Amino acid sequence: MKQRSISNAVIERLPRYYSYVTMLERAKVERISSKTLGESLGITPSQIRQDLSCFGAFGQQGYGYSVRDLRRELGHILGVDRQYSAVIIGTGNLGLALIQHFQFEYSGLRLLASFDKREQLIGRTISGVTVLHSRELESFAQKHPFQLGILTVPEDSAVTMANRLVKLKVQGIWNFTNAELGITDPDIIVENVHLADSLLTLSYRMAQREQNP
Amino acid sequence: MKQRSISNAVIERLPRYYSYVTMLERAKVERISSKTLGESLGITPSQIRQDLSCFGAFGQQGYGYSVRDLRRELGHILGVDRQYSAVIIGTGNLGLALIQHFQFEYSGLRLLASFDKREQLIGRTISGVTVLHSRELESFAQKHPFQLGILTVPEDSAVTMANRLVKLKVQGIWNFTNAELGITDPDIIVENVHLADSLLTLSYRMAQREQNP
DNA sequence: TAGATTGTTAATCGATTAACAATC
DNA sequence: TAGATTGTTAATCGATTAACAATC
Repeated sequence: MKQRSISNAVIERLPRYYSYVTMLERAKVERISSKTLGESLGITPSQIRQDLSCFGAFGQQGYGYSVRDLRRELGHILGVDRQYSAVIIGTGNLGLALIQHFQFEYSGLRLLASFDKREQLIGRTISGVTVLHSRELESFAQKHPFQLGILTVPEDSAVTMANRLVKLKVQGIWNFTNAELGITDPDIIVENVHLADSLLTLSYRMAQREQNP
Repeated sequence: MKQRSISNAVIERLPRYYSYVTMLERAKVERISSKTLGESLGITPSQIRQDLSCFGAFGQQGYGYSVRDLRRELGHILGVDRQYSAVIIGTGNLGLALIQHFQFEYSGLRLLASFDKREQLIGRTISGVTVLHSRELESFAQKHPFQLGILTVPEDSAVTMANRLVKLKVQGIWNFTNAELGITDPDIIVENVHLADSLLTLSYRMAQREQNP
C-alpha cells in the first residue's frame, strides 16, 4: 500500500466508491468491473482503476473486483474499521437530527454522548445517546476517550468549544458551524460542512441556467 | 461578462470569496488586494485574479478591489440578488435546524413555508415560517411560486418528494438525504449535501495521520 | 483456449502559477 | 511622478484519459 501524496480529488471519490459497493453488497452482487462501476457513477473506468491503484491492486484481470473484497479494502482505507469514538457538542435541532437519523455505524463511528448547556436537556437519552452538561466534557473524556468532536453549537460558542476539543487532543473535528475555527495544530483534522457555500454554488448554477437557456 | 465553461473548481471558490468580502464589508474595510485576500484564504493571488477575470474586470491597477463593489459583483454572479424563494420539505430536526438557524437571507433566499405530513406539526409557526401539510404542496405552489426545494425528509420519502418538486418545475433541489434522487431533467440543478461522504473523508485523514506520524 | 479486464505507462487535457505590460 | 496592483498571456504543474501488455 503506497502512502503519501494522494490527491484531494482521489480522496473525495473514495466515499462514493465505498457507498456504491456497499449498496452492491447489500444487493448480493458479487463482482463489479471498473467499466460497470464507472457507468453507474459517471466516472471513467480508467480513473477508477487509477484511483484504486493508489492503494494497492484489489482486482483481478478478466474478472474485475470482488464486491466484498473491494468494500473491505475501501472501508479499511477510509478508516471505517478503526472504530473511532465521537461526541456531539451542541444538542440543538442539528445535533438531534444527527443523533436520531445519521448512520454513524456506516462510517465505523461510535457515538458516545452528546453535550449541551441547557439544563432541561441534561440527562435525557435520545436514541440511546445521553445528553450531558457541557461542563462535564473534560471529565467525561477522561473516562471515555473519543477521537472525534462533532460541532453543532451556535456560532458564538463554536471557537470556545473547538478549543476545548483541541485541549482534549481529539484527532478530528466535524464542524457544522459557519465559524472559522482557526485551529493551527497540524495533528487535528478539521472537516467543515459549509452549508452556506453549498447553497451558493446551487444558487450560482440556477442563475446560470436562467441566463443561458 | 464571459459566460460558459467556468470550471467547477472556480465555482466552488466563489462562495469563499463572497463570504470573506462580506466579512470585510461588515468590518468597514474598503479595499483589498488579491495578495492580501490570497493570504487570508490560502490561495495564490494569481488564482484569485484568474478566477475573478472569468466574470469581468472588477479591480483597479495599483489599488486592488473595492470591497463594496467586489461583494456586489460576487453576489450578482452567485445569484444572491435574484431573491429566489424556497420551501423546506420535511420538518424534522434537520428542517427545524435550518428554519431556526440558517441565514437564508445571506444567500438571498426567502423561505416561504415548511412541509410535513405529521398532523401535530401542521399550523405551527417556527421563526416566522408556517408548517403546512405535505398534501398542500401543489396548491401552495400555485399561489406562492418557489424556485428551490430543500429536501430534509427521511430517506424513504426522498425520491417521491423529489419527483413532486420536479413536477412543480422547481429550478433547484438542495438534497440533504442520502438517497440518489435520480433526476434526469437537465433544467433542474441538484446539490447534494452528502454528510456521510464528508465524514468519511475526515475519517480517512484521521486514519492517515495515525499511520504517518 | 479466448475473452475480459486489470494495473500501469504514456499522452492529453485542464487548472494553477508565474511573469509582465498596462495603468491607476 | 513612482509604487502598487491589476488583467492576461505563457509556462508549469497535476490530474484525467487512452492505450496496452500482462494475465486471470
